[in-house]
This record gives sequence, structure tokens and C-alpha cells, in this order.
Amino acid sequence: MSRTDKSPRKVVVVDDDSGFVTVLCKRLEQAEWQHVVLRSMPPAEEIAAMRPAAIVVNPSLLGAGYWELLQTLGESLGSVGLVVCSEQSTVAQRVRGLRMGVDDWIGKPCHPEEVVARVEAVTRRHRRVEADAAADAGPLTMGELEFRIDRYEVLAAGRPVDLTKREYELLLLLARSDGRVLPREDIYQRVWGYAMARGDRSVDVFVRKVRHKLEAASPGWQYVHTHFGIGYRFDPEPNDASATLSLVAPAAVEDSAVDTAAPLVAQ
Amino acid sequence: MSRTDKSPRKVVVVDDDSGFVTVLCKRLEQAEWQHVVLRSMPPAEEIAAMRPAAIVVNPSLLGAGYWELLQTLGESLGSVGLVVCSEQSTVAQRVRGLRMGVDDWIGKPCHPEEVVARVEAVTRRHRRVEADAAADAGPLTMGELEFRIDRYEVLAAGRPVDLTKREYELLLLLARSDGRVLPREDIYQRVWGYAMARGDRSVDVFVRKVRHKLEAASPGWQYVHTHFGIGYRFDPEPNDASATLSLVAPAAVEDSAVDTAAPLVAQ
DNA sequence: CAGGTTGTGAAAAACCTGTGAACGGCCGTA
DNA sequence: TACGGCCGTTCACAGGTTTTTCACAACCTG
Repeated sequence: MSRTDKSPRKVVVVDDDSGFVTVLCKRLEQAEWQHVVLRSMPPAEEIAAMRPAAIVVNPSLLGAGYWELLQTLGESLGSVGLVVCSEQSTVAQRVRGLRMGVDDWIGKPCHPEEVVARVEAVTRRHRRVEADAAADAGPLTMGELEFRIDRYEVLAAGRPVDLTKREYELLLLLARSDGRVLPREDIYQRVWGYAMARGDRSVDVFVRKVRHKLEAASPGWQYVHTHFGIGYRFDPEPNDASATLSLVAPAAVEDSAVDTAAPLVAQ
Repeated sequence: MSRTDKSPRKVVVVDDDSGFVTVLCKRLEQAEWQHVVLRSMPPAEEIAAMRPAAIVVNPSLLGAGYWELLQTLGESLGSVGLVVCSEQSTVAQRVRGLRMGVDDWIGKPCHPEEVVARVEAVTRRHRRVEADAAADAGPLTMGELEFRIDRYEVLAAGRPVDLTKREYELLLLLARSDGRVLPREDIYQRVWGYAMARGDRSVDVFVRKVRHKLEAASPGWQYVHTHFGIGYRFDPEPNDASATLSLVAPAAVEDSAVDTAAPLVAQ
């Protein structure tokens, strides 16, 4: 599958290793990638606003909130490829990063050509429609909720909802998934950063806590929906009479149409 | 009846380095991956038939047709993740491989945990791309049915059909098989994830449930057809009016036979 | 018509999720 | 150092839902 040239490929490089950056940029130009170089880490939304196909980031610039930032990046970027290029790293760090949403992790020293190739591998087959991505610039609002991502806070009808960090991360992950059903394992993997053990109920418990707080802060709305045997889905729904009825109606399927020729069903 | 199979994730490992394979398998088990180990490279179709989420391959087993094979793999596998795990490699080899469709290239020695994490990263990305593609391409519709894959949901004439996970998977499998007859054993294997025991009637029972729900949600259509002695086939067919009416008012059959041209599509 | 196959309904078994509460680690304060 | 509050984890149980299993009826095919 050949590239569509009409949509210019763009990559954001976040690194302050100027030697590396210089060489990498040269290669990127040869490979016809637009590139933006940042010497320090801006908020994730700012990067998202540039709509790159991928990001190459040196985690040493992420400072204290290292993992949180990686995670935020992974979540908020959606289909944007996330490549980490670090000075040195342990297996454990790489594993954790990969589990939290990093698409590829390269250790320096590395050949810039390989970085380009890995960026391309990560972005291959991505042809995201520009239109629907345009939404995430401002503060994200859904139902009565408003997410202030830069402040780690959620407002319900204007009042702050008091969420712990995990609760916030869980809710944000769900909310950003645009109505998709997220399997428990995926949720765990992305919020906790490592694989979920069999029988772990943490996700359920946190969903309960989040639901409880949301119900208190924004009564009359249902946000988190359960998909039996799979996981959860975020979708703000005002609950009123009609919603109640729709829960009853499907049960009535027992119905008449099936009575075709069943006279013998004694009992 | 050990019901251990919770996650249908499967990975095929093609390598003859038994030490490595042993350790890797242990990790895969911990991470709850089904895995198949092959000591030599079978034809690509054979691998595709196993429907893994990813393949880990040691390119030294590819023999002469090295690159061709990698390419063939990359192409024929479609959405299957392709991870190369090689003894040693040059930058040029890795770059070439990545450009040809390899999703990640790991050099030995490597920590098996990292291999697992990379496999997971690759499959996660693939799933994400697929979900995006599904969302972009619009939902799959057949007859009155509309499949919303990212929501694990089926709509009949616009209204959601309340299917359980298995029911949904069964229906989706049938619907995707594009009119082919699927033997019971195949259906079972692909939906349940392991071989069907002799005399097991689960598939029949679920076909019945699905039929019942579809009949309630989309009357006037037949979707699942029985092939005696073999299995089932999906094919949306509007019932003609005579059949429908004969259940209710047999006397009117003669008159209504003319209606066959425009059966119940509207609305 | 015989013999295996499939449809059907219902009951039993297995499984999942919601829920409340207890436990232990962590941290800031007294 | 002791104390108390906050958080995340774990557990057990209740209440539902789903899946499996069974027995029998209806059906197809040769």
C-alpha cells in the first residue's frame, strides 16, 4: 500500500539532544516527513492540536510526572503513534511504557534511519480522517461533565467532582474512547500500566466509585455503562422515563409471533 | 470442561531456539496468551488459518527467501501483527524489515517480558487501527441489520438487538462469512476458541437464540439458514408475504401472494 | 420407515457484576 | 513516634445474567 501524498505526514519530536535531533531531522526530510522539534514537553493537548501522525519523545524531558505523562499522551493521542527514544532504560521501564500505550521504545544510541523506519511502521495503515479529530482542542465536555485536563479535574454542572487520581484516569480514559466498549483488561492495562491478573476486580471497584461520585454530582445522568462479560462504555445519557421503559421493553420479547404451531406445549 | 479460555488472544511463535522459546512460552502463559510454537516456517496461509493476533518469527528460519517471505507474511496476514525476533541484525536489515511490513523488530538477547509487551503493543495498535477503520468505513449492514463493531452491538432497523457476547460473536462470525456455509465445528472453534466436543449442541442452541432475537427485532427476514448435516449459513432474505401471513391468517394467503414485490422493507 | 440431525423449552450450573466492608500502606500532623 | 485520614486493594456475598445441559419433539435423507 503506497502512501497518499495528499495528506502530509507530520511527526513531532520532543528531545533536547541537539546532535541527535539534527541528524534525525535530516533523515526525516529525506523521507518526506514534516517535523516539529520541541525542546521541552508541552501539554498533551498542544501536541494533539498539531495533528501529527506520530510523536517521538525522549522521556527524560517528562520530568517527575513521567508515567502519567506517557499515559496521558497515549490516551489523548488516540491513533497517533507514540515512540519513545530514551537514553538508557531498563526492561521494566520499557515494558511498563509499552503496556501503558507507547507503541515503540528505542534506546539510544540508535541510527536515525531506524527511528524513521519505526515511526513509519507505527503509523503504517493510519489514515485518520481529519474531520473528527478537530474536536479535542478546547476543554472536553460530555453530558454535564467538563474535563479540565491540564488541571486533573472534572466539573459536573460547574461544580468540581472530587476524584482521586486513579478515578480521574479511569474516567478520562473511558470518556476519551468515544463511545467504544473498553474491555476490562484494556482498561487495566492502560490505567494501571501492567497486565491485569485473572480475577482482579479493581476496575469494577473503581467504576463503582466513579459512578457513585458522578451520581452525586450529576444526578439524572448515566455515564458509565456495563457490557456484560466484556467491560465498560462511556456515554452520557440523561435518564428519564423513556430510558426506564426501554429497559423493560426488550424483556417482553417472549411474545406472540412465535406461537406458530405449538399446541402441544403443555406446561 | 476446563473453562480456562477467557481471552481468545493467540500468538504464533516461529523459532527453533528452544531455550528462548521455553522461557517465552512461560511468560506468554502468565500473560494469558494462547500460543503455538513452530520450529520451522510453514506456508503463510497455514499460519493465517490459525487466526493469531500476532506472530513472533526468527528470520533465520526463513531460509533463502528471507525478504520475500517477510513481505509475503506482512501482506497475507493483513491485520495480524508481525514481530521479528532475530539473533543479530544490522540497522539496514531492521530498517528494511520494518519498511516491508514488520511491525516490530527485537534483537536477541532480549527479555521475554519485553517480547510479550511488544507483542501486546503491536496488537493493541492493530486493534485500534481496525476500530478506527471500522468507524470511518461506517457500519457493516446486511439486510435490516447494522453491526457496530466498536460497541459490540447490532441494530435491526435502527433498534438495538440485545445480544449476549456469545450470541454477538456467533452472529458476527456468520455475517462476516459472506454467505458461506460454516460447519458447526468451525463455528465452535472460532467462537469458543477450542475444539468442539462430540455431541455438543451449544452451537445449535445459540443459533436458536440468535434467530429468536432477530425474528423479534427484524420480522420478515431470515438471516441464518440451516444446512443439514453440515452447519449454518448467513444470508439475509426477506420472507415473502405469504409465509408471514400464513401464520396469522391462513385464509388470506391467496390474496396476499401478490405482495411479494415489496416486502416490509420500509420503516 | 429407520436412524441420525436439528429445533425447542426449561432447568441446572457456571459465571459476572454490584456492593459493602475490612485491611494495610502512605503521608502529613500532633 | 503515634495518630488519623486518604487511597488503593482485596474479599465475600447477594443478586442477576449467561452458558451448558437435557429430554423430547420435529425433521431430513436415504
